[in-house]
Amino acid sequence: MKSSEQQELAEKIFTVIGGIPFGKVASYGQVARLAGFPKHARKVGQLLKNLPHGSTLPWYRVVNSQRRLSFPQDSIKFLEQKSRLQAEGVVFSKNHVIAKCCVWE
DNA sequence: ATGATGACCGCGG
DNA sequence: TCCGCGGCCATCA
Repeated sequence: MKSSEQQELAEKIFTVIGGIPFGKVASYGQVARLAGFPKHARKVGQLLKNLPHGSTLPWYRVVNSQRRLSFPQDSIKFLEQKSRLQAEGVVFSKNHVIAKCCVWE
């Protein structure tokens, strides 16, 4: 894959993430698909990992395909993402699974 | 060049 | 629900 395509891929992925509605979540794979790069779910995670700390991008609205957060339960990142989502009204069950109705369709 | 590593995914068992 | 496995692909040692 050419670096020019990489650049485009990144831009589209950021655009899609920025388009996730308040109170909704989308999976890494879903974001990749909507961006037009269905096989690049892992790239979505990589981009979010390298996101500058002060970014306004709603990174926390991206979860895995199981509707769970991709962080160990005890970690700071896990707690931050969960609280940010809860602040938007996203519902979690006891086992940390997000309610189906909160998924962006 | 080669092998290991991920904020992943889907399909079983 | 909870694993394990194979597929996927950029990044890095």
